[in-house]
Amino acid sequence: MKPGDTYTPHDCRPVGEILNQIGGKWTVLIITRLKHGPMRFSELKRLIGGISQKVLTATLRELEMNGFVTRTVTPSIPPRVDYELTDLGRELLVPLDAVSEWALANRQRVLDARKAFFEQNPDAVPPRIGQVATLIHSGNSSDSSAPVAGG
Amino acid sequence: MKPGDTYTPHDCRPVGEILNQIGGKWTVLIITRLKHGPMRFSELKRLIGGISQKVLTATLRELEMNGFVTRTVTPSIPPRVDYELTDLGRELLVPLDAVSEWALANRQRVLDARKAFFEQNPDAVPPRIGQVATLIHSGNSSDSSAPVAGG
DNA sequence: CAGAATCCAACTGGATACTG
DNA sequence: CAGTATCCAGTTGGATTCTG
Repeated sequence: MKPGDTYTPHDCRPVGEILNQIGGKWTVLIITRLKHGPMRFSELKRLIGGISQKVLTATLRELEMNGFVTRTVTPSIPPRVDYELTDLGRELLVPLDAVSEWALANRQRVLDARKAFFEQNPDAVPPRIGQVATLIHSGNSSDSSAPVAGG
Repeated sequence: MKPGDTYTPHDCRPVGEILNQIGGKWTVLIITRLKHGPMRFSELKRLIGGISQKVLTATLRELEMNGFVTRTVTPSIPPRVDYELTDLGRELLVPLDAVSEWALANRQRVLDARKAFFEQNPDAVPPRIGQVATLIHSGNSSDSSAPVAGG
Protein backbone atom coordinates (compact mmCIF):
# COMPACT_ATOMS: atom_id res chain seq x y z
CA MET A 1 0.00 0.00 0.00
CA LYS A 2 1.45 3.33 -1.01
CA PRO A 3 1.19 6.21 1.41
CA GLY A 4 -1.76 8.35 0.52
CA ASP A 5 -3.87 5.39 -0.41
CA THR A 6 -6.91 4.80 1.66
CA TYR A 7 -6.64 1.41 3.20
CA THR A 8 -9.56 -0.61 1.99
CA PRO A 9 -10.65 -3.25 4.44
CA HIS A 10 -12.02 -5.33 1.61
CA ASP A 11 -12.13 -8.89 2.79
CA CYS A 12 -11.94 -8.20 6.48
CA ARG A 13 -15.39 -9.24 7.55
CA PRO A 14 -15.44 -12.83 6.33
CA VAL A 15 -12.15 -13.57 7.97
CA GLY A 16 -13.49 -12.41 11.27
CA GLU A 17 -16.00 -15.20 11.22
CA ILE A 18 -13.37 -17.84 10.79
CA LEU A 19 -11.09 -16.20 13.29
CA ASN A 20 -13.84 -16.41 15.83
CA GLN A 21 -13.93 -20.12 15.19
CA ILE A 22 -10.25 -20.76 15.53
CA GLY A 23 -9.64 -18.06 18.07
CA GLY A 24 -11.61 -19.66 20.82
CA LYS A 25 -9.86 -19.89 24.13
CA TRP A 26 -9.05 -23.56 23.72
CA THR A 27 -9.00 -24.17 19.99
CA VAL A 28 -5.31 -23.56 19.50
CA LEU A 29 -4.48 -25.78 22.40
CA ILE A 30 -6.62 -28.63 21.21
CA ILE A 31 -5.47 -28.50 17.63
CA THR A 32 -1.82 -28.35 18.54
CA ARG A 33 -2.35 -31.19 20.94
CA LEU A 34 -3.67 -33.34 18.09
CA LYS A 35 -0.55 -32.62 16.10
CA HIS A 36 0.97 -36.04 16.57
CA GLY A 37 -2.07 -38.15 15.92
CA PRO A 38 -5.49 -39.09 17.24
CA MET A 39 -6.23 -38.67 20.87
CA ARG A 40 -8.93 -39.78 23.24
CA PHE A 41 -11.23 -37.42 25.01
CA SER A 42 -9.76 -38.05 28.42
CA GLU A 43 -6.21 -37.71 27.14
CA LEU A 44 -7.01 -34.33 25.72
CA LYS A 45 -8.69 -33.25 28.89
CA ARG A 46 -5.77 -34.31 31.03
CA LEU A 47 -3.14 -32.86 28.72
CA ILE A 48 -4.83 -29.54 28.48
CA GLY A 49 -5.74 -29.32 32.11
CA GLY A 50 -7.92 -26.56 33.40
CA ILE A 51 -10.66 -27.19 30.89
CA SER A 52 -13.95 -28.58 32.08
CA GLN A 53 -15.58 -31.56 30.45
CA LYS A 54 -18.48 -29.45 29.33
CA VAL A 55 -16.33 -26.93 27.54
CA LEU A 56 -14.01 -29.48 26.03
CA THR A 57 -16.98 -31.34 24.62
CA ALA A 58 -18.46 -28.17 23.20
CA THR A 59 -15.21 -27.01 21.68
CA LEU A 60 -14.53 -30.36 20.10
CA ARG A 61 -18.02 -30.40 18.69
CA GLU A 62 -17.44 -27.04 17.14
CA LEU A 63 -14.12 -28.10 15.68
CA GLU A 64 -15.91 -31.08 14.23
CA MET A 65 -18.60 -28.91 12.70
CA ASN A 66 -16.01 -26.72 11.09
CA GLY A 67 -14.29 -29.72 9.62
CA PHE A 68 -11.09 -29.47 11.60
CA VAL A 69 -11.35 -32.74 13.49
CA THR A 70 -13.08 -36.07 13.11
CA ARG A 71 -14.80 -37.84 15.92
CA THR A 72 -14.58 -41.61 15.96
CA VAL A 73 -16.66 -43.62 18.37
CA THR A 74 -15.65 -47.14 19.29
CA PRO A 75 -18.69 -48.76 20.89
CA SER A 76 -16.78 -50.77 23.42
CA ILE A 77 -17.36 -50.91 27.13
CA PRO A 78 -16.26 -48.55 28.38
CA PRO A 79 -16.75 -46.51 25.23
CA ARG A 80 -13.86 -44.91 23.46
CA VAL A 81 -13.87 -41.77 21.38
CA ASP A 82 -10.94 -40.57 19.36
CA TYR A 83 -10.41 -37.16 17.89
CA GLU A 84 -8.11 -36.61 14.96
CA LEU A 85 -7.21 -33.73 12.71
CA THR A 86 -8.69 -33.71 9.24
CA ASP A 87 -6.72 -32.50 6.26
CA LEU A 88 -8.22 -29.10 6.82
CA GLY A 89 -7.25 -29.29 10.46
CA ARG A 90 -3.71 -30.25 9.61
CA GLU A 91 -3.45 -27.31 7.30
CA LEU A 92 -4.74 -24.99 9.95
CA LEU A 93 -2.26 -26.51 12.33
CA VAL A 94 0.58 -24.95 10.38
CA PRO A 95 -0.14 -21.28 11.08
CA LEU A 96 -1.59 -22.08 14.48
CA ASP A 97 1.51 -23.93 15.46
CA ALA A 98 3.56 -20.95 14.40
CA VAL A 99 1.61 -18.79 16.81
CA SER A 100 2.06 -21.35 19.50
CA GLU A 101 5.79 -21.49 18.87
CA TRP A 102 6.02 -17.76 18.92
CA ALA A 103 4.26 -17.63 22.24
CA LEU A 104 6.63 -20.16 23.68
CA ALA A 105 9.72 -18.46 22.32
CA ASN A 106 8.72 -14.98 23.42
CA ARG A 107 7.07 -15.62 26.69
CA GLN A 108 9.75 -13.94 28.69
CA ARG A 109 9.69 -10.83 26.57
CA VAL A 110 6.00 -10.44 27.15
CA LEU A 111 6.45 -11.03 30.83
CA ASP A 112 9.17 -8.40 30.90
CA ALA A 113 7.05 -5.92 29.00
CA ARG A 114 4.25 -6.47 31.44
CA LYS A 115 6.57 -6.03 34.38
CA ALA A 116 7.93 -2.80 32.95
CA PHE A 117 4.46 -1.52 32.30
CA PHE A 118 3.35 -2.07 35.85
CA GLU A 119 6.47 -0.51 37.23
CA GLN A 120 5.65 2.64 35.35
CA ASN A 121 1.96 2.51 36.11
CA PRO A 122 1.87 1.10 39.61
CA ASP A 123 -1.83 1.65 39.92
CA ALA A 124 -2.88 0.33 36.54
CA VAL A 125 -5.53 -2.31 36.68
CA PRO A 126 -5.47 -5.05 34.09
CA PRO A 127 -8.72 -4.95 32.18
CA ARG A 128 -10.49 -8.24 31.79
CA ILE A 129 -11.74 -8.76 28.29
CA GLY A 130 -12.64 -11.85 26.44
CA GLN A 131 -11.09 -14.94 27.89
CA VAL A 132 -9.26 -14.77 31.11
CA ALA A 133 -5.62 -13.82 31.05
CA THR A 134 -4.32 -16.15 33.63
CA LEU A 135 -1.00 -14.59 34.38
CA ILE A 136 -2.28 -11.03 34.54
CA HIS A 137 -0.46 -9.08 37.16
CA SER A 138 1.73 -11.56 38.97
CA GLY A 139 5.23 -10.92 37.73
CA ASN A 140 6.45 -14.45 37.19
CA SER A 141 4.39 -17.55 36.70
CA SER A 142 5.99 -20.75 37.74
CA ASP A 143 2.45 -20.91 38.95
CA SER A 144 1.02 -24.14 37.66
CA SER A 145 -2.64 -23.37 38.15
CA ALA A 146 -2.70 -21.76 34.75
CA PRO A 147 -4.27 -23.07 31.58
CA VAL A 148 -2.16 -24.84 29.04
CA ALA A 149 -0.79 -24.73 25.56
CA GLY A 150 2.20 -24.84 23.41
CA GLY A 151 3.95 -27.39 21.43
CA MET B 1 8.24 -38.09 18.48
CA LYS B 2 8.68 -41.80 17.90
CA PRO B 3 5.70 -44.07 18.42
CA GLY B 4 5.86 -45.55 21.86
CA ASP B 5 7.17 -42.40 23.41
CA THR B 6 4.96 -40.72 25.90
CA TYR B 7 4.24 -37.24 24.75
CA THR B 8 5.54 -34.94 27.39
CA PRO B 9 3.62 -31.72 27.62
CA HIS B 10 6.68 -29.99 28.97
CA ASP B 11 6.32 -26.35 28.15
CA CYS B 12 2.61 -26.36 27.49
CA ARG B 13 1.39 -24.36 30.41
CA PRO B 14 3.38 -21.15 29.96
CA VAL B 15 2.35 -20.86 26.36
CA GLY B 16 -1.26 -21.03 27.33
CA GLU B 17 -0.87 -17.81 29.23
CA ILE B 18 0.45 -16.00 26.23
CA LEU B 19 -2.08 -17.58 23.95
CA ASN B 20 -4.80 -16.26 26.16
CA GLN B 21 -3.36 -12.85 25.63
CA ILE B 22 -3.14 -12.98 21.90
CA GLY B 23 -6.14 -15.21 21.45
CA GLY B 24 -8.67 -12.67 22.59
CA LYS B 25 -11.62 -12.20 20.32
CA TRP B 26 -10.29 -8.97 18.88
CA THR B 27 -6.54 -9.12 19.32
CA VAL B 28 -5.79 -10.61 15.96
CA LEU B 29 -8.01 -8.09 14.25
CA ILE B 30 -6.46 -5.13 15.97
CA ILE B 31 -2.89 -6.22 15.44
CA THR B 32 -3.40 -6.99 11.78
CA ARG B 33 -5.14 -3.67 11.38
CA LEU B 34 -2.05 -1.89 12.70
CA LYS B 35 0.07 -3.67 10.14
CA HIS B 36 0.54 -0.64 7.92
CA GLY B 37 1.31 1.93 10.55
CA PRO B 38 -0.13 3.83 13.49
CA MET B 39 -3.83 4.30 13.73
CA ARG B 40 -6.17 6.41 15.77
CA PHE B 41 -8.67 5.02 18.19
CA SER B 42 -11.65 5.96 16.11
CA GLU B 43 -10.10 4.64 12.93
CA LEU B 44 -9.58 1.30 14.56
CA LYS B 45 -13.08 1.26 15.89
CA ARG B 46 -14.58 2.04 12.52
CA LEU B 47 -12.38 -0.38 10.62
CA ILE B 48 -13.09 -3.23 12.93
CA GLY B 49 -16.74 -2.50 13.28
CA GLY B 50 -18.89 -4.46 15.69
CA ILE B 51 -16.61 -3.78 18.62
CA SER B 52 -17.83 -1.52 21.38
CA GLN B 53 -15.76 1.39 22.57
CA LYS B 54 -15.47 -0.16 25.98
CA VAL B 55 -14.08 -3.41 24.71
CA LEU B 56 -11.77 -1.77 22.21
CA THR B 57 -10.32 0.38 24.95
CA ALA B 58 -9.83 -2.59 27.20
CA THR B 59 -8.25 -4.71 24.52
CA LEU B 60 -5.89 -1.97 23.47
CA ARG B 61 -4.92 -1.45 27.07
CA GLU B 62 -4.11 -5.09 27.39
CA LEU B 63 -2.08 -5.09 24.21
CA GLU B 64 -0.19 -2.14 25.59
CA MET B 65 0.49 -3.92 28.87
CA ASN B 66 1.85 -6.90 27.03
CA GLY B 67 4.14 -4.70 25.02
CA PHE B 68 2.53 -5.26 21.65
CA VAL B 69 1.41 -1.70 20.98
CA THR B 70 2.34 1.78 22.09
CA ARG B 71 -0.18 4.42 22.97
CA THR B 72 0.66 7.98 22.04
CA VAL B 73 -1.45 10.81 23.32
CA THR B 74 -1.44 14.15 21.55
CA PRO B 75 -2.98 16.64 23.95
CA SER B 76 -4.76 18.66 21.32
CA ILE B 77 -8.37 19.63 21.27
CA PRO B 78 -9.99 17.38 20.46
CA PRO B 79 -7.46 14.92 21.83
CA ARG B 80 -5.77 12.45 19.58
CA VAL B 81 -4.47 9.03 20.49
CA ASP B 82 -2.46 6.83 18.18
CA TYR B 83 -1.73 3.19 18.54
CA GLU B 84 1.22 1.59 16.88
CA LEU B 85 2.86 -1.80 16.90
CA THR B 86 6.04 -2.19 18.89
CA ASP B 87 8.88 -4.38 17.68
CA LEU B 88 7.41 -7.17 19.69
CA GLY B 89 4.05 -6.49 18.13
CA ARG B 90 5.48 -6.52 14.66
CA GLU B 91 7.08 -9.85 15.33
CA LEU B 92 3.85 -11.24 16.62
CA LEU B 93 2.16 -9.89 13.55
CA VAL B 94 4.00 -12.39 11.41
CA PRO B 95 2.43 -15.59 12.71
CA LEU B 96 -0.85 -13.82 13.42
CA ASP B 97 -1.03 -12.58 9.91
CA ALA B 98 -0.45 -16.09 8.68
CA VAL B 99 -3.49 -17.25 10.60
CA SER B 100 -5.47 -14.38 9.22
CA GLU B 101 -4.40 -15.21 5.69
CA TRP B 102 -5.27 -18.82 6.20
CA ALA B 103 -8.71 -17.91 7.41
CA LEU B 104 -9.26 -15.75 4.39
CA ALA B 105 -7.99 -18.34 1.96
CA ASN B 106 -9.94 -21.21 3.44
CA ARG B 107 -13.17 -19.57 4.41
CA GLN B 108 -15.18 -21.41 1.83
CA ARG B 109 -13.82 -24.78 2.81
CA VAL B 110 -14.87 -24.21 6.38
CA LEU B 111 -18.26 -23.05 5.24
CA ASP B 112 -18.61 -26.16 3.10
CA ALA B 113 -17.56 -28.42 5.94
CA ARG B 114 -20.12 -26.79 8.15
CA LYS B 115 -22.81 -27.16 5.54
CA ALA B 116 -21.97 -30.83 5.06
CA PHE B 117 -22.03 -31.41 8.77
CA PHE B 118 -25.47 -29.94 9.17
CA GLU B 119 -26.80 -31.89 6.25
CA GLN B 120 -25.77 -35.07 7.95
CA ASN B 121 -26.90 -33.97 11.39
CA PRO B 122 -30.01 -31.93 10.63
CA ASP B 123 -30.85 -31.53 14.27
CA ALA B 124 -27.41 -30.68 15.55
CA VAL B 125 -27.24 -27.54 17.58
CA PRO B 126 -24.10 -25.45 17.37
CA PRO B 127 -22.64 -25.21 20.87
CA ARG B 128 -21.74 -21.77 22.02
CA ILE B 129 -18.37 -21.66 23.65
CA GLY B 130 -16.03 -18.82 24.20
CA GLN B 131 -16.64 -15.92 21.94
CA VAL B 132 -19.59 -15.87 19.65
CA ALA B 133 -19.29 -17.58 16.32
CA THR B 134 -21.09 -15.14 14.19
CA LEU B 135 -21.78 -17.24 11.16
CA ILE B 136 -22.89 -20.30 13.08
CA HIS B 137 -25.65 -22.08 11.27
CA SER B 138 -26.60 -19.85 8.40
CA GLY B 139 -25.21 -21.52 5.31
CA ASN B 140 -23.68 -18.54 3.56
CA SER B 141 -22.79 -15.20 4.98
CA SER B 142 -22.85 -12.29 2.64
CA ASP B 143 -24.37 -11.03 5.84
CA SER B 144 -22.51 -7.89 6.77
CA SER B 145 -23.52 -7.67 10.38
CA ALA B 146 -20.62 -9.88 11.28
CA PRO B 147 -17.46 -8.89 13.09
CA VAL B 148 -14.36 -8.12 11.16
CA ALA B 149 -10.84 -9.21 10.46
CA GLY B 150 -8.41 -10.25 7.86
CA GLY B 151 -5.67 -8.77 5.87
C1' DC C 1 -15.14 -43.58 29.59
C1' DA C 2 -17.65 -40.07 27.13
C1' DG C 3 -21.09 -36.96 27.47
C1' DA C 4 -25.83 -35.02 28.31
C1' DA C 5 -28.55 -32.36 31.52
C1' DT C 6 -29.32 -29.20 35.30
C1' DC C 7 -28.23 -25.53 38.39
C1' DC C 8 -26.44 -21.15 39.25
C1' DA C 9 -22.70 -17.65 40.35
C1' DA C 10 -19.65 -14.87 37.88
C1' DC C 11 -18.30 -12.49 34.31
C1' DT C 12 -18.78 -10.09 29.91
C1' DG C 13 -19.88 -6.65 27.17
C1' DG C 14 -23.52 -3.33 25.27
C1' DA C 15 -25.88 1.01 26.13
C1' DT C 16 -25.88 5.34 28.18
C1' DA C 17 -24.32 9.44 30.39
C1' DC C 18 -20.53 12.29 31.64
C1' DT C 19 -15.61 14.51 31.47
C1' DG C 20 -11.23 16.86 29.86
C1' DC D 1 -12.15 12.70 20.29
C1' DA D 2 -10.90 9.36 23.68
C1' DG D 3 -12.05 7.55 27.58
C1' DT D 4 -14.20 6.53 32.34
C1' DA D 5 -18.10 5.22 35.19
C1' DT D 6 -22.41 2.98 35.97
C1' DC D 7 -26.09 0.00 35.14
C1' DC D 8 -27.73 -4.37 33.84
C1' DA D 9 -29.25 -8.41 30.91
C1' DG D 10 -27.43 -12.22 28.72
C1' DT D 11 -24.09 -15.66 28.50
C1' DT D 12 -20.55 -18.52 29.98
C1' DG D 13 -18.69 -22.15 32.12
C1' DG D 14 -17.71 -24.81 36.59
C1' DA D 15 -19.64 -28.29 39.62
C1' DT D 16 -22.51 -31.97 40.11
C1' DT D 17 -25.43 -35.73 38.94
C1' DC D 18 -26.90 -39.31 35.86
C1' DT D 19 -26.63 -42.55 31.82
C1' DG D 20 -25.22 -46.18 28.25
